[in-house]
Amino acid sequence: MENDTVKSRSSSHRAIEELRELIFSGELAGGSDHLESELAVRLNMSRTPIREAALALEAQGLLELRPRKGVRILAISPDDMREIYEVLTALESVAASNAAQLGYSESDLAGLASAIDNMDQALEKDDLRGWAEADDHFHSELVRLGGNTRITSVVSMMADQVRRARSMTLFMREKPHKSNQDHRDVLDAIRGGQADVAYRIHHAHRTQAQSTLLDLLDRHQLRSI
Amino acid sequence: MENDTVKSRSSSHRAIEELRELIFSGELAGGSDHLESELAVRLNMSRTPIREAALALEAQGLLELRPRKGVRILAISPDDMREIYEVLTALESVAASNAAQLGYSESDLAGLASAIDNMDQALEKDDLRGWAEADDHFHSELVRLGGNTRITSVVSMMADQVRRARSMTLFMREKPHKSNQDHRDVLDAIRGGQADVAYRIHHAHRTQAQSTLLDLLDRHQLRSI
DNA sequence: GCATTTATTTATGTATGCATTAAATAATAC
DNA sequence: GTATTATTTAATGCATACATAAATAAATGC
Repeated sequence: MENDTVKSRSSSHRAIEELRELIFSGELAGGSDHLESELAVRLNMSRTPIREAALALEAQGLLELRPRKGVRILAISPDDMREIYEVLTALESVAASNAAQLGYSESDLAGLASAIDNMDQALEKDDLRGWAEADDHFHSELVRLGGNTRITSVVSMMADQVRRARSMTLFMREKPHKSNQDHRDVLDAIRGGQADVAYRIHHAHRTQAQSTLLDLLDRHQLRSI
Repeated sequence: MENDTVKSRSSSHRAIEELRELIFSGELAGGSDHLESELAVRLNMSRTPIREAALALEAQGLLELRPRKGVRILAISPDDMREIYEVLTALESVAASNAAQLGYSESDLAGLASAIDNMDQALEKDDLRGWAEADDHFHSELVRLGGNTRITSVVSMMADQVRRARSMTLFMREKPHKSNQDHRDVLDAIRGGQADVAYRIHHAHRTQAQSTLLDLLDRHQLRSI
């Protein structure tokens, strides 16, 4: 993709997007410090938009402004993961329950269904990255259908952080067949308007995902990501 | 309070605090627009810290930056309240459950106990503002004891918004005796390490508070705050 | 040689200036 | 009188300059 010639959007937004990319790709590693001026040179803009982006990313919990020390990319510990999963579990389950209560039509639920299909297909092809992407899609679509914009934005923030950890553990765990079945069960509960069933299944699913991830982090001694 | 002479903290932080104050007091009403330059004059600083503060408050959901139109103070609708209470109910209940599991000593729980005492005393004196303050204190202390910093920060953000609505409805409702009893029951459950009881009672409490508030907003035709 | 003070460096926080561009107004055509 | 275009206005987004204060290095006293 070209981006030098095309002056796409505001520098501020570009800074947010590019810094996020650098953080998720690991180029700006968790725990590392970076001066505002260095980042400004790196992204070829002045300190002002860098600063605004840093403030925004700080609010999203991806980094921290430390006066005189630059911005510190936040490392995620297993305990952070526990915290994050706790929030995800609670809020996504509410979203699942709401989605079931809202009586969506089959076409409204097409996004969920196709996400599950994609997960199945990716799994058959041993395409774990593709599976992860489809899984993300299922979760974000589920939350969207829950119809609570606050939940949507909090969850999407936290899901970002999980994504960082999962990229490290994706190839350590066994294939997530169970996950796909859980999702199908949640979808069925939503179809049937069974709010409490959707809640319980999704809650159990997330709780399971949490302990799987925490076990992996523990077993591989990953104390910081 | 004096604040002109003492150059307390960074202008940026001062801007955040003062703008919050102006929003919560209603001086910057929900739905109103304000140019960055006007706010800069008003708070006696340049546009830069105002801008940074506006970005931070935007991330907290209190206002919105609308290019060329200034910052718009976000109005809260009854549906926003529903969303917010849904999040508060889910997360605070998890916090209550966690607090019960963490086996706190009586001295650890002193904050909760004294908050309840203060609520009782305020209610006897018909001091509703004092009651509300003590109630806030109970909730924030409960969440703190839950030991999940993500929950703490999300809840405190949302609680801010509720506070805006409650200041309008505080004197419309009957005296909240039930509330105090609920809190005592939650505290007892935490003392006894009964996580699921703490969860259920607090969940019911918040659900009740939500419908009380939404009823009031509806009955008084408060469509935007 | 160590401690304490002083000087120097440097990153931030804030102010300011300016180009850009959206909005508003005026002007022109029809 | 309406629609379209041109002009002006003005708020933002960004770059830049600078004062402040922290951190480091140098210098002085003992």
